Amino acid sequence: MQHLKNALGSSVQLPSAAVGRMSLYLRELQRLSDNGVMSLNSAELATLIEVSPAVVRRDLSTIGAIGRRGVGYVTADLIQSIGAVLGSETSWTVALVGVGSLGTALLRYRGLQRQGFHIVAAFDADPRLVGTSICGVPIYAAAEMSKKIGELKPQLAVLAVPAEAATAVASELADAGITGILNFAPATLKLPKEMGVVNVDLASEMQRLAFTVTSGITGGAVPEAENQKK
Amino acid sequence: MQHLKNALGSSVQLPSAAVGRMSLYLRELQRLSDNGVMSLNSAELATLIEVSPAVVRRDLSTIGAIGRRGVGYVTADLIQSIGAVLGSETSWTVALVGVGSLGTALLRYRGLQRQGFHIVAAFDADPRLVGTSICGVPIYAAAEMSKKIGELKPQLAVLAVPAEAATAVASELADAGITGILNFAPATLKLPKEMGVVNVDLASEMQRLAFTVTSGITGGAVPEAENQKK
DNA sequence: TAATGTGAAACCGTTCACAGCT
DNA sequence: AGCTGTGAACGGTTTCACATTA
Repeated sequence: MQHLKNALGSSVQLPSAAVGRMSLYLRELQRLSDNGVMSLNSAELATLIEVSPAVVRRDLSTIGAIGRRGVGYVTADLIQSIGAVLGSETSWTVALVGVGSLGTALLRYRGLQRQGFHIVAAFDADPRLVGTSICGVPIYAAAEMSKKIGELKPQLAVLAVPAEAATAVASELADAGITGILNFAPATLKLPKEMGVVNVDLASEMQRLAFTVTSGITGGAVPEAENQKK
Repeated sequence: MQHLKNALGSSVQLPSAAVGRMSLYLRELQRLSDNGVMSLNSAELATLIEVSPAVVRRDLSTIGAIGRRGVGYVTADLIQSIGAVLGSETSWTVALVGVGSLGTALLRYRGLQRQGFHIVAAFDADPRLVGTSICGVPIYAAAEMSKKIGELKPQLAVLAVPAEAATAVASELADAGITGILNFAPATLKLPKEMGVVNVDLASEMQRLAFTVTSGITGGAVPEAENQKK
């Protein structure tokens, strides 16, 4: 559960599960918008991300999105509202640490840019990489990290270093003024509690999949028959 | 919430949030084990993954792990029990589709292998890649996918293709007999409901981080003062 | 004595069902 | 006539608190 201010500035709650769904709504809405879809209703949006219409309505009403009864929601308005909540309006600057295979893949991935996340610098300990650049992002020496971060002032960092190095690098990032870390290293970072952390562990996700498959439970969604009056 | 059989074969429930924690317990326990730690208590394990001791006890007791009152848990036993639940004992075979930057990074990543996931084949549409191999994994033509999967019978697949191709490839994987997909494409797969799917969307995770940072809520964990009697 | 294992309560998110708008 | 917005019921997860056991 997390907080956010609504349009009136009063504080409301957004369930953290809902935050995840917001990204999915936004992704689908952007696609629909590109295809010229001007509006849609909760049932249609629900189908696209495989949740129930009630979840969609609850989510959208929580963030103060305004639909029209009897009609549905205006695509552009939703993109606007959800984008505001997720900070897609802010232009985030990001530092990437660890230019291995994964770091390289992230530097090459255009999807981050598209959502407003701009990687402005990369860091690696390998001297052969230092001085080169990938997709326009310069790679600096690990030793220069604090200094460069002080200069460029990126708000966020992506951590793609080996597990052994993760904790130390994370502390350094925190000291350098980074406010949030997307952590791909299979390690639990020990950080000041005001820092934001999101962990993505590939082996864990694979284990989650294995469990899903073994337990035979079909991630199958969409219960609800949506009420039909009388 | 998902099912699992306990040692006695009776069906019990494992909260899906707990599945995620199991991976983390396992990761930390393996590290401790490598360092010669033979046993630990719930409070210690709790600190390592930043949850409360009560959560640890509840989780472990749910999967039937056995601790000793007044002492704690035996590291090796826990690794065994958790591994059994997550399917780490099974040797999973995996197909990877899409050998772009991300696909390559996944082929190079040793962490999957270490947890029992063996990538046995990779597929890509680019003819320049076909016939080559990465870290010992042969790359086949996309057109051969169904045939090769029929031969090698991998249980799981990792999907690292562009969003536009994702749905079609996923259907083909389902038809070819794959039972679960780890999906990195930013698209909602439309699949038969008996198939397992776990989605990892890098842009979404970044948005989640941005939200965490903006909302000012400090992922800060560990409430609980753990009871002190009287 | 020290830490587990676990009913029971508290909490939180989802689902239901329908009143209220357009 | 149709779909949103939302109070209220529900169900699942976490937390509490303590009896239990080595």
